[in-house]
Amino acid sequence: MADVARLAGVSQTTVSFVVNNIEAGLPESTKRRVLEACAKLNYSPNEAARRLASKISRAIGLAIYDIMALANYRQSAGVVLASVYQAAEARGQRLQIYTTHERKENGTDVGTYFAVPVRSREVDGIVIWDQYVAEERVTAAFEEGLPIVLLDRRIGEVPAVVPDYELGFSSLADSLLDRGYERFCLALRRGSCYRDVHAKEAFISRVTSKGLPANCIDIVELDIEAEVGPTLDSEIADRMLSTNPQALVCTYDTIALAAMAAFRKRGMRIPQDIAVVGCAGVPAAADPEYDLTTLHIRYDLMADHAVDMVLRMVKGERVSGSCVAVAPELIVRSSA
Amino acid sequence: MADVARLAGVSQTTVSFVVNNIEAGLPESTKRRVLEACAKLNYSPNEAARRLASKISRAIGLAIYDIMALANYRQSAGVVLASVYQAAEARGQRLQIYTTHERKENGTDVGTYFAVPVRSREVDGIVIWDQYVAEERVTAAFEEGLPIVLLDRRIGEVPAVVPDYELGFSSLADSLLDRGYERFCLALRRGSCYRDVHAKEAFISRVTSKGLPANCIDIVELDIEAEVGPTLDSEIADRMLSTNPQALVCTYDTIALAAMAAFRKRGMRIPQDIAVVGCAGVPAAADPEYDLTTLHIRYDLMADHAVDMVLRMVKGERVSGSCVAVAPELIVRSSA
DNA sequence: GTGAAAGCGCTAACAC
DNA sequence: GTGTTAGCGCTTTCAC
Repeated sequence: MADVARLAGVSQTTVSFVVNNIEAGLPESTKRRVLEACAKLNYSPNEAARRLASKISRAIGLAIYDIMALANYRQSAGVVLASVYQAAEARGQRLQIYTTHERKENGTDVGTYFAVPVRSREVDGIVIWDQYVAEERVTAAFEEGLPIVLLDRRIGEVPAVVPDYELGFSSLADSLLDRGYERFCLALRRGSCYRDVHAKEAFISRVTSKGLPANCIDIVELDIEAEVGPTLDSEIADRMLSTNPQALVCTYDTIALAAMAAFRKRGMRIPQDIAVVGCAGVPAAADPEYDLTTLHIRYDLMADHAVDMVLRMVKGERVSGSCVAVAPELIVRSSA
Repeated sequence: MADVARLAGVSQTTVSFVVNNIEAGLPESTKRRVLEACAKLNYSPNEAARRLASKISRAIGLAIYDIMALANYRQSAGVVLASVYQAAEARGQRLQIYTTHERKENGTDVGTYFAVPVRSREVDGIVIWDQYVAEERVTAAFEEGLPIVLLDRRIGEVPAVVPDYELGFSSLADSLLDRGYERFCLALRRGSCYRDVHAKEAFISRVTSKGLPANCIDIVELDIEAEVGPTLDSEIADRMLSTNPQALVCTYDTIALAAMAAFRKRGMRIPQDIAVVGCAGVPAAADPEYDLTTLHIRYDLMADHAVDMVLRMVKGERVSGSCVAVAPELIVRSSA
């Protein structure tokens, strides 16, 4: 930088102003001279130094549970990462990736505990997309004052961006009812996952409010750790078909895709013998072999909100308790 | 840090030694006192400061052409990113993502030109996975002395890690010949892409060396910009089938998957009517609806090599001209 | 409009 | 074994 200043015949301060595009009323001629000197010397400001001096890093982190989920096309990891990257880049932020999955090595946790990089100012803040990380960890980090935002999950007062499942599953119910479906199987995860709880509630209340009996919806709770793989146990498929439903509504695309494959193996046609609907909008849902009707979670819009919130927290704004709900989009394809 | 030193009753130097795990023969008791003080004060060393002082960032970059490819399950982007992440983490490096795709905004290139972050020491080095970035850019960065390694591509003397296509397509030919296939269609991209050139050469020479006539291989060159989408033009399918081949060998999984769908739409059975083989090992290939036999590119092993090479370059080792070729693995599934 | 100078919070060479 | 000290390369306040 000193070299640039010397070559341009100005002080370091001036170079700094020009490089950082700071409005100090510098005449165009000075700016040009500095820029030319930069180009001639192939100068790029040292990022560590500017971070140290300015106390911000212009980088944010994305904490995801398991990086290998990126290679799983039945999960949304790739979509989430790409969306957050684009949101970050659009706001001039670098993106750094962290894994929250805990790993132990001779006793001590070597996993990248997501609070560390933001505490050490490696990133200014972090977006957390992880269904499994313990609530206390997140709460503790938030109470420490670290800029963190949850994606697709809600924990206490921690700022969050979630899909509007009420709206989504209500309109899904409307759409199915409009098209004459009257007997449903609702497949969801056992437990009290955010999505399953809200989806179930919304779907049932909309269907019954339209005058159909509550028993027209058969609930199947699946004991799946994470998202199911490419196949579904035969007895689960039996269970789904036991009340002879006209449509299978799943809270996850992965379940829907696995069910489609299981049904087809039995010679059933989709949607003639049974319609299938999923939720997420994973890449595989759009595959012509599946062509799954799904409630598409708008991770692109969610990422924009999440990054904005992080940046606002970095600036010191109070965002405690704020939660943005983004409407999912019903994508009707040939499976229902 | 000064607070920690005060609380532990030592100097900053000692704290630095302990925090960075430097062997200075410190007694256990001192280490413990320092660690306790760190814990009590919830201290994480400022990353910008240590990067500035130590002149290394302990972070590497991954430059990929198009981040949205991550959401495309017929491309390997997710696998590549996950593999490089794991390789980086295993070596104690942070991973930062960059997009090389050029974007213009009111005249000037706002894309993250991959040389900048390493020149500004934001990362120590960078792995480039991009089939499209101009050779001059890469060469220029390399000659500037920046630690860069190419993945899946070769440009002059720039260090690279590539799949061993000769080995892979030779063994693929062996496998098909062993199983009685004698008439092939080889589908590849027009032009002189690294993979296509090497695959074609290796496949043909192995097949003819086994005594079959050269005309038993019908070559179809596809004009596809990037990787093809989920469908294939009807006339292309016609062309592939025109010499009545027993097996279609594709240099990309995406082509193979699209061909399978096109063939099935015509009522053909796979592999009875025509066998199909791909190359890459994209997530969709393993889908039960496709179950594609493929030459699996070992991005996991390649990433290990690539990160190692970058780190060696960072340390100042001369690696000019070095290129690691990693053997692909033939995964035989039901499509061939 | 431009410059001088004081840090930012560490690391590492050198003393002791 | 532990401490002192001189930077690392910028940003930013305050003078001029």
